[in-house]
Amino acid sequence: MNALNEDHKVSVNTSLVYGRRFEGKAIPVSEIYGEMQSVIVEGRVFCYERRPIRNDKALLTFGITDLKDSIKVKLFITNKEIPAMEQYIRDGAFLRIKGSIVYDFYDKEICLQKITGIMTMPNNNPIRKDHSEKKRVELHCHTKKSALDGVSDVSDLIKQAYDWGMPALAITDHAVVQALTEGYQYICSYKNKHKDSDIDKFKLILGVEGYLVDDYGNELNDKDLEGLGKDTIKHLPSSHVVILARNETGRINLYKLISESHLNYFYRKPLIPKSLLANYRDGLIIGSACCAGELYKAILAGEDKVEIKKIVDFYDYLEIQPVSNNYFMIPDEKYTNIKSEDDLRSINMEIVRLGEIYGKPVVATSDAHYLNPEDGILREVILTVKGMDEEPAPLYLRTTDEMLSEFKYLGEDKAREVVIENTNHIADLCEHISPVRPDKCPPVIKNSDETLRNVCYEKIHSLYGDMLPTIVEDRLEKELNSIIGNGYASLYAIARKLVEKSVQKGYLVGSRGSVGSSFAAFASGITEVNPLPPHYLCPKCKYSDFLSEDVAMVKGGSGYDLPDKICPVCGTPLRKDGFDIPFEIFLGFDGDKEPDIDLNFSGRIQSTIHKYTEEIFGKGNCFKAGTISSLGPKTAYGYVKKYLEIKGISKRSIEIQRLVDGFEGVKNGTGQHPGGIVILPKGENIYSFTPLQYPANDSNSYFITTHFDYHSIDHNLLKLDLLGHDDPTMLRFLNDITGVNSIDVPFNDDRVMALFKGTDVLDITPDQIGGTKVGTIGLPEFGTDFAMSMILDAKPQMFSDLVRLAGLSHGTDVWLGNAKDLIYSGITTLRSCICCRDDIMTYLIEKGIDKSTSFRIMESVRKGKGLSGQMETAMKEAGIPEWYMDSCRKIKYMFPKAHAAAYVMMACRIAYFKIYYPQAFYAAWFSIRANSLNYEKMFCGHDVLEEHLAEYRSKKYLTASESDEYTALRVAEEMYARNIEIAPIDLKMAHPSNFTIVGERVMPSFSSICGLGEKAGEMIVNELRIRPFSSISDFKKRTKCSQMVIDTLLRLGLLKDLPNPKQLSIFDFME
DNA sequence: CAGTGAGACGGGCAACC
DNA sequence: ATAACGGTTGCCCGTCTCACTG
Repeated sequence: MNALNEDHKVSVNTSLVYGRRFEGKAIPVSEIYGEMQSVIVEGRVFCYERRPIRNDKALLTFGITDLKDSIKVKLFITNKEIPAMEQYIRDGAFLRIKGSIVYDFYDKEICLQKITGIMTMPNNNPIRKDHSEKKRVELHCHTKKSALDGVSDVSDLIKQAYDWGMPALAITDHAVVQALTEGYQYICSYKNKHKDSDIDKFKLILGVEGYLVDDYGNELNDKDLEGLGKDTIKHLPSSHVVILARNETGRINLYKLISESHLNYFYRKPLIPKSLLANYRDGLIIGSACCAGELYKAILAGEDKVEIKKIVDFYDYLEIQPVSNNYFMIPDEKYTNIKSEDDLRSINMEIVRLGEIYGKPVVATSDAHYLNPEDGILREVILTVKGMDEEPAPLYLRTTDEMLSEFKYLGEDKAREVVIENTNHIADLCEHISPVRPDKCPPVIKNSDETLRNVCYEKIHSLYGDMLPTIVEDRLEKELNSIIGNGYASLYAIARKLVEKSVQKGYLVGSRGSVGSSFAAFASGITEVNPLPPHYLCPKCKYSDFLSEDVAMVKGGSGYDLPDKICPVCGTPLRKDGFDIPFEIFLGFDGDKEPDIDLNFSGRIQSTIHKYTEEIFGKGNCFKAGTISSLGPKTAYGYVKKYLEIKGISKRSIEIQRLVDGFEGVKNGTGQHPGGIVILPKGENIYSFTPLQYPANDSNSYFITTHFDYHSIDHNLLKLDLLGHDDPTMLRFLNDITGVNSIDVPFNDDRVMALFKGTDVLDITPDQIGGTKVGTIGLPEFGTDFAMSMILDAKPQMFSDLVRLAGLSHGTDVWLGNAKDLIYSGITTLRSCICCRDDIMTYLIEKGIDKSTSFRIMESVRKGKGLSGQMETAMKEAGIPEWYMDSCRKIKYMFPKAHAAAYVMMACRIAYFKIYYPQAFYAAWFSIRANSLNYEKMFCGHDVLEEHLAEYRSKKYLTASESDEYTALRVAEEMYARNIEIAPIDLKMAHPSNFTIVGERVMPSFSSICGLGEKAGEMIVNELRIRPFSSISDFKKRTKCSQMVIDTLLRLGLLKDLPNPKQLSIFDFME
């Protein structure tokens, strides 16, 4: 449990927190069953929450646990009392509370209320200490990264081992090394926080518990080893083996073995052929592992001396473990030699004897799967849910004393030798090694400095003429110097190539994140966002205006809001552009910010783009960033519920919550990043950075992923975020269907702006669309209830207002309880509140705060870190109003302006089609954006649709899929309101997944029919191309549609042209 | 003829930008 | 009725169906 090791300062002398002092004995939480008057409960606080209620009061709720059970406590206090209370009542604190156990009608459960007194108390958890003068070293320890097996955080394990005074700890997860990076980071950050500690002396030993297969015994010839051999190996029985890295060579060999086992020898588990281990054992130490290890199994099986010697010879040390680890064998008839604890002891004694004979050190290990005995319940929950019914072994991390007493039967000296001396000896053989490299290794693209310069100037001259306006040239020079000087030219070069590729394929690329703050990115074609101040520009004679009064009017806004003008020189209508975004948002003032180029590609070509990176950098140099997925709160809740059901017990919800929280971070699989491609520079060895694997160990996956999640190696290798997005797909679809190139769509169309002011422009009234008062349903980022309510509140008038809204609508505590209130109370306006990161920096600089401090404040606020004391001082000195600082403190996350601008550009293009090409817009939305389609509910008439909408509107709570369907129903409702007709699906005309336009009507796709998926739709189309369907059974046979789908099609009358089942021809029976 | 395995499909969930 | 960030990829699992198998 994470909080267990948190330091908390509770004074040993109990102090009164609330009410009157009291004395008496506390009742164990697990003995609370029903209502009770005046009881005392004590234990650790968790799940602390404060909720404001009426009349300047607050409700405090939290759980109290004695680690066996928990009860919820409810306390009503005045707002004035909050600070005093929260000094003591917080997660991890230990409290004694007197009150009554009362049934709570709100929670429908008993909880501790009518509190008469709360006192602090010392930690009463059973604290285990290590009293031994010389400490042992644990050489076999699992963490949460042993999938669905280990349940403790690597940090907690390290902290405990360190606190006990142990000099080292080996982390040996099942087949993976994913906990090592977090463990190492923990040690580093602890040292940073506690400079006087000697945690840097603590040795994290990099290890793994692998699955070994003995491929020596197999008569494999050379050919087998190449091809067939791999399959043979996969079917050999596997044994556990512990592998520790002694030094840097060992670390790389370890990563190589992890990779090989995942990539080439995966069969249910990642296997390590013994021959491979032998080849790469340089720098490694090999231990014999647990009862599933080769040695233990051979002894159990009564193998002869020769065989046993052969096995022992292979290992560097032999392991024995507490007999309680292996109790499961005693009742199991499979283990004929094991009838008692003594039998288990004699196996350990035999291993000790073998060690003596063959001169191998024998070490005692816990095979820890969690930190403390009480954490075992978490593992028990998982194993029970997974179908294991035997009593799970007590696999907690043992102290030296506990281990010595476990092995007393070996004699005191021998026990000391295996528990203390030998474990320390093995640990001493291992050097201090970092699991990751320290250095930054960006890829290099030849001549990218020069190319970037040339490309930028070429484009800029073509736009702004041979004689560049000073502002343009200065900005570009400043940026190029910073970009090239800081070594990021190749990053631009890569991005430029990828965008070029996408555009070649006919898909616009959405820029994402702060890259649109860079004029060089605009100039090199990476982004469409022009970060220069708003300006006019003549496309013909290159006249430009950065200075006129009109231009000054929209300073800080958007060039698209400038009034239309004609070129005073040549009479051509002027182009308008510019968002006024500082470059420093992207790269910082000293180029010290780690820049990140994120791009949005159409989902249709995302994988093409990913593969294209391989063309640029070479196969073997590009990997998908791997992800590690863990039990989330919902899955964990399901596990606990199922466990309680199997065991036939019931627990109060707060105790369930406590267990659920304990599962946070328990690994249950791996996957791939949504778009991150990690680049390995030429000439580098990937295994010096990370092992490799397939995502979710699926060897059919095109891409190999990093074994570490990207976060662990983001200080080493460049990651390109090449994400998927629907906007480029939508625009391509709209382009194809209407012939209007989305590049040519104007950004200052009054009718588009009118969508944000009401529904009139759509020729409908709000009551036709369920009361929605704006026309933005179906527009990206502006179509949710939250976004639409914000539009109504903020009343945007022009393009730049939309950019501000896009900033406000993303993030928590940015609008509600923040900007909205400030605008309503007249303290600020939409145009002067904090809408995006840039606002903060620009404003602070304007107020006289130095650039670097302004930048730091912006970064702190946008990451949700609030304001440090120093920042507050600087802001106060500069006369920043309190409301502004308060607003900064609340913000949890905030868009950069460039991102908001890019998204609004996309949304406005799509909105243009919504106004002028409604059929195309709805067809596109349903084809690309709808997450849920239901032909029967949505496209069988307005009345049917309204019936279903009414049902959803009356529902209290919608599941995710219901909510998706509701969204789609509302888009359909608007489509009906605009008098757009639906064409019933015609087998001969419909498309598998695209809605099509037939005359003036929209024809849904096959996929809009429930149960009729992508494959079935393709089958229908393909089969029809061959020949028409002769009957319903012919249709069924050739399209492989399920009976359910056939029934639906019949019910909808979509197969009415085919002979029905009762009129089958004789030929149907002959087939 | 029951059992099994594989594929399609949709929903739930987690990770991430 | 409330409060509300929006939108993407990808993995797992249950269900349905069908073909194959012993």
